[in-house]
Amino acid sequence: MTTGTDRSESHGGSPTLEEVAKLAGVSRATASRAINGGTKVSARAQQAVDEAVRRLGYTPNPAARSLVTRRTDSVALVVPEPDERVFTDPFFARTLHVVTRVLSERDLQVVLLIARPGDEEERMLRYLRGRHVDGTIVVSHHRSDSLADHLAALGLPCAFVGRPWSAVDRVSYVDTDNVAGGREATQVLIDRGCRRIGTIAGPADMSAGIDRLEGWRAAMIAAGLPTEAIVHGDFTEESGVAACTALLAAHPDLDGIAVASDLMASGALRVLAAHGRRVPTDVAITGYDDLGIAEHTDPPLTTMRNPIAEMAEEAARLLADQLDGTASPRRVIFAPTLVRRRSA
Amino acid sequence: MTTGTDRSESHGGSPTLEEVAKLAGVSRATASRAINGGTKVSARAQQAVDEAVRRLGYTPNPAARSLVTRRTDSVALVVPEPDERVFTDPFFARTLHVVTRVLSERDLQVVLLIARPGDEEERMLRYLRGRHVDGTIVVSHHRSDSLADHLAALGLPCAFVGRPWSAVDRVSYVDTDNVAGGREATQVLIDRGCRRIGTIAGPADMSAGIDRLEGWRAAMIAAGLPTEAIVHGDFTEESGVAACTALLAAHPDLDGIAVASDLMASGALRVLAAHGRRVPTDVAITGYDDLGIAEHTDPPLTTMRNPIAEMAEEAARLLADQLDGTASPRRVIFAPTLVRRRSA
DNA sequence: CGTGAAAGTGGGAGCGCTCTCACCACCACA
DNA sequence: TGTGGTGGTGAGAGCGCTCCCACTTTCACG
Repeated sequence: MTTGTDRSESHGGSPTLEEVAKLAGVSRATASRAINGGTKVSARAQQAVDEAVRRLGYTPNPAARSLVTRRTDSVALVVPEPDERVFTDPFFARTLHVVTRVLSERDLQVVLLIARPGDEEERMLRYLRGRHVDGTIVVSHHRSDSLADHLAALGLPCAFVGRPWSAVDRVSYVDTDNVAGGREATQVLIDRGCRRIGTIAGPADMSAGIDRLEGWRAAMIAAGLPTEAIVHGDFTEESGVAACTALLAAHPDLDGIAVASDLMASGALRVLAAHGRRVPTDVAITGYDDLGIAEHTDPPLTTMRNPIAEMAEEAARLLADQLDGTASPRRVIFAPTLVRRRSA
Repeated sequence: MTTGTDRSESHGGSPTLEEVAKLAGVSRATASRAINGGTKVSARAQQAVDEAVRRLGYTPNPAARSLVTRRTDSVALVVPEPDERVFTDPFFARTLHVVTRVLSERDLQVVLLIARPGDEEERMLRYLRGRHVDGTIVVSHHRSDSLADHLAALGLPCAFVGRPWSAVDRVSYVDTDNVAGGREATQVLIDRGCRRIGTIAGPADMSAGIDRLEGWRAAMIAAGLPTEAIVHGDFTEESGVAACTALLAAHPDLDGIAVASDLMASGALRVLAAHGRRVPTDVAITGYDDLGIAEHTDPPLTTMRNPIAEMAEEAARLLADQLDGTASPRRVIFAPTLVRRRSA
């Protein structure tokens, strides 16, 4: 059965605060204060408690603690995307990494919640509603999941990476100026002399997709160029292949394509190569994101860089600030920067 | 004190079981039974409780529940690897996907715990020690993290994917016969007439790495061939590039390489192409894993396929069985199968 | 010497839930 | 008529923790 260890196992489970207090010769309250780094604990008591904790190998029971504090000290990183995408797009890895780093400094545990839109959404909401976490960071939010509304209704603190679809004034978020970015990327193509410019846009149910397309359109209109050649993808490489194929079929005379993500641009490059179009001589290409792949495509992509790390960091901070104290929802907008390489 | 509001918000928080019970006109105990699908509840009581739950939007407080049940209904998927790797190697995505599916059928929440060996290990152990989860599945376990020992000491139910380094008889695990797989892959090279065969082995601190190397060695010795050309990688593509470069430098006359992972083999193929060696004519290559990349390399890889999904599923089941009931630690070994493509 | 504040402490009341146990009503069977 | 189930129920005792509050001691200051 339970092998009798030195002094801990009194009732089969792990040691309780009560036992620590007894061993340290103080009250439960004092032991609690000492353990939680509370003030008003004499050096002697502190030392006795520390020693008792060490001897017993005590770990506070998180359930008991959060029952009274009403905090769980953990937050969810919610990604309403199929796991294939999450594990493919480097954006998520970077974001998770940064968010975890920032939040663990505040002693918050990050729980990754990946929920394929549709079937797994309900389960995720149930989890959030169950108050398993103190707050959430939502990444890659789509129009269809009314996540922002749900979270706002729940009163669960949250921060979005990318402008939410609803409850815009009730939740915190970070975003980049995707309209400006889309415009700037397109302008690069215009400036180098392209005149028949298409775009492979992002999904029409994500703000980043819509905004970048809007930027493209603005630049095109300002230059007096036609804005017909539009195909939507879903930010994946495969969708870039499909979109580029469709684009070339419908508009064989294109001499430039503004693509809304590097991954899609990489797919587009493969299609162009297969069609024997030289990049950038025959067709110039711009990507978007600059997350690593952009340097390794052939040719390397001229692209817009988003300050992903800074954004994730800021989102984490926005959330953390809401958790301790009652900071009201805020928004922070970052600017993308142009990175010139060889594709345009 | 408690303001008698209409029916929901009585004290600012979410509704409690007490309130549900009152609204349903039953006792707290009956309400609890009804909610937890307990037996011995009359149809009338059940219906009244259901209705009250619906009206109040009641969700049980998980902290209160696990304080008494001593269960958290969640398990950790522990990956002692830097997040770069986790988000790069499709193996993890597949495993996470399957594990989540199987365990969510048993109403268990999966928490992904990625801990870079060394600096983040302690934090992870603290989490596990804190009994935040009922059990763990450990994937990609290295010799240095004495995870198996720690978990066994904690008495935390666990299942390893890949044979653990210690406590082999105290924890459940699934594994494949990597020795046989390594042997079979090497035999393919031998059978096609290769005589100067090297290997790019996996890390020497992972059982899969060691076992596959042992299989290679066994096949080579059985065929009376020399076993000098060995370089270790860490299963990543970059390490494959480095290893292959080193291998070619030391043994320029190689006509076959058994590589311990497809990702590394993909790197090796790039190096060979850069050196102008044709595959398989000049140098034949075998990979290992068959996780998707193998089909898309040039040429496609002849490789050993591990039944990843089945393994993950079995691991999840092994864990689940330990959680309910007291199934003792078991082990399940799967067999890899040869997949012939063009690289050998 | 009185007096107030500050520092340190312990008692005790919960947090919201589950689960044991005693109990009641009802029926079947002897 | 008793006697033993059996389905259904509620009172109440915690689970292990935090935190409020009342208390004691110490010490500086008038």
